[in-house]
Amino acid sequence: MDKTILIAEDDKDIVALLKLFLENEGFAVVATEDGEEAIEALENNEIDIAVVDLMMPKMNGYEFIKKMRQSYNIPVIILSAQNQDSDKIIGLEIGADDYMTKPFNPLEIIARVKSHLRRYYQLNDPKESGEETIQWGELRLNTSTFEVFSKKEKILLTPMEFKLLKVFMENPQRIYTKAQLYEMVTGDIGDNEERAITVHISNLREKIGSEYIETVRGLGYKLEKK
Amino acid sequence: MDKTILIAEDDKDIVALLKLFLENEGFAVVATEDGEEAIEALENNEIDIAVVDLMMPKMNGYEFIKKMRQSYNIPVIILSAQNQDSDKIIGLEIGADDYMTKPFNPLEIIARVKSHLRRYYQLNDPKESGEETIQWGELRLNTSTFEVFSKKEKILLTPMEFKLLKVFMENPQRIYTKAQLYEMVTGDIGDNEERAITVHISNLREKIGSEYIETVRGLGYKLEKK
DNA sequence: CCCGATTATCAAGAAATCTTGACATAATCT
DNA sequence: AGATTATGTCAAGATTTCTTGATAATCGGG
Repeated sequence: MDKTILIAEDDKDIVALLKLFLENEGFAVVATEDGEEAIEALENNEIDIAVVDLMMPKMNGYEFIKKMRQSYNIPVIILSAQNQDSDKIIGLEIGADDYMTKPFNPLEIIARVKSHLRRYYQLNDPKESGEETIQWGELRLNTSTFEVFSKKEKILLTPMEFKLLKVFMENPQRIYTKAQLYEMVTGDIGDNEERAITVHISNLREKIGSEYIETVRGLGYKLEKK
Repeated sequence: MDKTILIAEDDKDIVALLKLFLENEGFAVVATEDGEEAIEALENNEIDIAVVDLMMPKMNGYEFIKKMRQSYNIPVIILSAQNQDSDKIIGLEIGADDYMTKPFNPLEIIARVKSHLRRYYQLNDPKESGEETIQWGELRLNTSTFEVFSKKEKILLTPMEFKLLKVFMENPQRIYTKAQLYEMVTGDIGDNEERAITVHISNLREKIGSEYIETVRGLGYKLEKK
């Protein structure tokens, strides 16, 4: 990964724990004990992401994030004691990206650190992240955000249109009968609601362009290579 | 994989091609040249899946599938020449599971064979298949079929409820503010439609049980370990 | 080339979903 | 404990989506 993580935490046990796990994952770790130190560390190192305890001497996490945000835009993960009054934890509104309560599972911290780094640096690894996008021609369908793009432009689909397109894009060139499509999309076994499918296909074509969905007369529809 | 594939195809080149690729993937292959041979092969071997050409001497693929279906329920993938009259291809209605036109990409055949075997034998490998299911406690969410199960029972969610639950299950224990949730779920930046979120959360809890979504007063909601 | 059948499109009705408002309930602070 | 604020729940209204019906367009066969 080759990234540097700033830890701001006054509990030395926790720092040791985090350091152990994070370095084991190949991250470089810069550890600081309060907000002032952390700001310094930010200025003197190439920090990629910060893990910050809210309760620290001198400058607490809240103030640190506020100050930090004036110059930096890296992801911040907040650590907080479990029973800390939650109304004091306005970190999320302030510009933190994630939030964990102590005690925490170190493996989970690592997962989240990676997740935020991926998101922030666009190093998306579709295998690991939940983000899965399917591509076909100019079409791009994101199963995580339920968004569909055609040539950079976002296309607004109804749930049924989305599901239909997803079915097609998962098996391009495969022919589906209207009955199959109806069942895959609604879960019900359609008697003669196949008629509805033709309408959805029509509307879908209207939105994504007519060059994708090909009708196979007497059989059904398929997504065809353009 | 350790599965046996029956090929019914009179074109020897295609058989050779399929055999090469499939055996290379560790499948056992039983090759036959017409429908009658194929039926015999079915009776004398432990066949797990069949790849059948529609146009064969003696007994064609159509008849073969019909006859086979009287005794067997294995997945069937149909092969068909590109320009064959499509109205003759009623295989899908008859009980075939997939359909490919020649010429085809051998790799695609393999992918589909695997896919059907997985589906049929429930050997789901989430890493390889597009099927991704997220689990948390007794909850299981399938992003491919848009289904949610709780303890084997299927739960019917509205699109919004589904999206909400998906967000939570992708980052359990992470706290989301109502504004964040609203934005993630609708795409819009909600001004004060945060009120709607509380209703959706309420309905969601009603459906999946109240033990999962925990409210963090002043902050938002999170999915909690039970 | 015309006829029959399948599919496409348009518009309206039906159904489901989302949002809003009102009030009940629960948690936090003084 | 009582007041205050935030959240939960219920029901109705608004919106969106899905289905159905009618008609036009298209494809394939004789």
